[in-house]
Amino acid sequence: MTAPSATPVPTGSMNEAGARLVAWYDRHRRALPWRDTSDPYRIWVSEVMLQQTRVETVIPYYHAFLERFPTVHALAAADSDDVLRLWQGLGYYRRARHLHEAAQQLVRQWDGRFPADIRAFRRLPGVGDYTAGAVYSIAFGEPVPAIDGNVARVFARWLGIEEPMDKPAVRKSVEAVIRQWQQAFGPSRVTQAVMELGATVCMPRLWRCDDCPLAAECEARRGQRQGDLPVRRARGARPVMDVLALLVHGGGRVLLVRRPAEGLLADMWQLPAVERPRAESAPSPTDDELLAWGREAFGAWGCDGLRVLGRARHEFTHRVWDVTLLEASQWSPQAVRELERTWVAAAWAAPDEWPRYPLARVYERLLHLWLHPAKSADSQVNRV
DNA sequence: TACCCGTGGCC
DNA sequence: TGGCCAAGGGT
Repeated sequence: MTAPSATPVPTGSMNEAGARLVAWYDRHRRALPWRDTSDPYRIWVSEVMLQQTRVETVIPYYHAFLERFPTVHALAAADSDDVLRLWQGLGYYRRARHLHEAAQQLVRQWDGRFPADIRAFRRLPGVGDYTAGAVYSIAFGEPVPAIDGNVARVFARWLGIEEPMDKPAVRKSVEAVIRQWQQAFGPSRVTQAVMELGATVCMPRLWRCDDCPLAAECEARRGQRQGDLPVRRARGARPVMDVLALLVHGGGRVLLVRRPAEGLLADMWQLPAVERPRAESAPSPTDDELLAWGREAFGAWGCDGLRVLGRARHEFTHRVWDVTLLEASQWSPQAVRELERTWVAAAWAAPDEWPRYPLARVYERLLHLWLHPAKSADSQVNRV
């Protein structure tokens, strides 16, 4: 089935285009760590880390992770906090938990091997259509499509698709081309070639059509519509949350708490904190307002003598945190017990123990600000 | 279906 | 500076 707005490419020139694409790939492919192996486990780990994450960011995490967990069995046997620590800073932490759980399922059900049927692998937590297709086409040479953002962009432009790429009819038309190419030129090579083209030539805000093996038939290039394709839906404004973080310290140790197992930054550690939404277009609260809020919120936890130490703005994809760091000079003995009731867990940790606690980035930066106020003075940390 | 889920880099 | 976005999946 061909998407209504797409211009069909004749079968003959379709295969010529595919031949040019894989020839281009053989010549221009980047040397990446996960291209040195056909081990499905290593390819799987790379695909999960690369979800919504840049190659340069992933590479050091990839090496550290595989050194620590070189096999499915090693990962399955790991402590979940160790897995999360190796993921610290990479974001989307649910990926780590899903990967760990999926490894355990592979060991339980298939003795740590990958099931012969891709549909069984697809059912594992954290494995979607893309990841299943990528692992099984690249590692096992199965002719199954793997459509990621790169692939969607390349085909949206090449075929001039004016509809959202997630529509089933559009998807089917793209998958048909990919399968045809995979039969002719090899599944692994085709999967990686299309992604590589999207990553290095047919990029979102830059397109080097002079270097593109698909330029001859490209609909977007013909109409100079590269920047308009693929069509994307508008994103809503991100809500701003004001966050008050509490620094309680004594004897060189700081009180840390653990976030719930579900939701934002699941299972990660941070300082005790409260948050509230800021009215749209309202100004950032003053120090006096924040102190009043802090006395109200943290007074119940037995904390007093509050002062503002610094502020940090942290932008997620879908929301913004404006975090103010408050230091408490006094707290009652039952403060920790109150906090343990409010949070999953609480612990006193000296700076050399902080690496044991997977910390969300913004709290890493706030703790660094407290530890090294001079060094942080003109960094981004305390600008708001 | 639309929203939730992180981080860092780019223009 | 602010918006956008990068090899998605879950609900």
